[in-house]
Amino acid sequence: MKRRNTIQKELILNAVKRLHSHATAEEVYAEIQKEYPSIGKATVYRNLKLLSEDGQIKRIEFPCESERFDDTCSDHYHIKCEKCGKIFDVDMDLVSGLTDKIKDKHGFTFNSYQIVFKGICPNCQ
Amino acid sequence: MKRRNTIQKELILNAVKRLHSHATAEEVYAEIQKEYPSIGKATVYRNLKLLSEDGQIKRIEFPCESERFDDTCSDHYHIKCEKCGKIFDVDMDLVSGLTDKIKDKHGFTFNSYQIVFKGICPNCQ
DNA sequence: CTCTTATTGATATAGAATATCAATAAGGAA
DNA sequence: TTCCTTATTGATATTCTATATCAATAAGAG
Repeated sequence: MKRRNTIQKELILNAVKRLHSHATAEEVYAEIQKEYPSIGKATVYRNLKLLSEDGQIKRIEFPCESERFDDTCSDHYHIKCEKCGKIFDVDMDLVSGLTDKIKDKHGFTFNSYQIVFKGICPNCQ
Repeated sequence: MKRRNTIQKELILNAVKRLHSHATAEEVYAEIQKEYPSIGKATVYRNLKLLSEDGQIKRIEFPCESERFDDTCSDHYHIKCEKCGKIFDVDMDLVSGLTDKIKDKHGFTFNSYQIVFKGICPNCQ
């Protein structure tokens, strides 16, 4: 199944970049509707999935949250403000060696891990 | 709003303990229906929430997953098998000092963090 | 330009969790 | 024990996110 370039895919990628960070599918949909009202919601969901599979955007899965999509594809942590609900990037080195620590103790093959921080952001304090 | 003890709440707490770990609300509901078929789904969801608020069980939030409820209330990490989807406890010391590391760099007040590991469990390899 | 088929978009569907609300029952007071 | 207030229950409806369906459209290779 060869990928095809479409106007819709282009618009969606641009919208994720323009919204810059952590946009939900619904937010991306609303953003695109301004300039291209005929776009379908399913198309947005579909392409966000495809784009993240192709590594053009990063899918961020938060517990008890809608999926979010980030134009920054490099690994970094996130923190969620428990008051306003917004997601922020965390400026911090990645914790290394975490998976090594537990590799031996279990028969598991470790692939990845994710850290989610919670707190109160400056604006909400 | 004073809490009342009900048969349903008792059954739900017992079911979480019997299922031992990481049961979803639907699983708890199915389990209780065996002995108490008249219980309502909303009652299960409601009480799982109440019980976790009261600290009698622990609510585990996984990305892109239903909520799960654990009878082990102490802090520990979890790993999800990407093949069978099951959740396992991780036998590993808690990572300390994580929030301290980033406290200074941001105006944030850090409250908590959660680490979710992903891998392939022994059975699925 | 033609043809194959990936993609679109309207709609339906699935699934988790909460909201609504009359009926029930817990448990404090008499 | 009995009465009364009101928290709780359970059936149902609703919300919300995300995916599935499918005829119509359009990308892009030949």
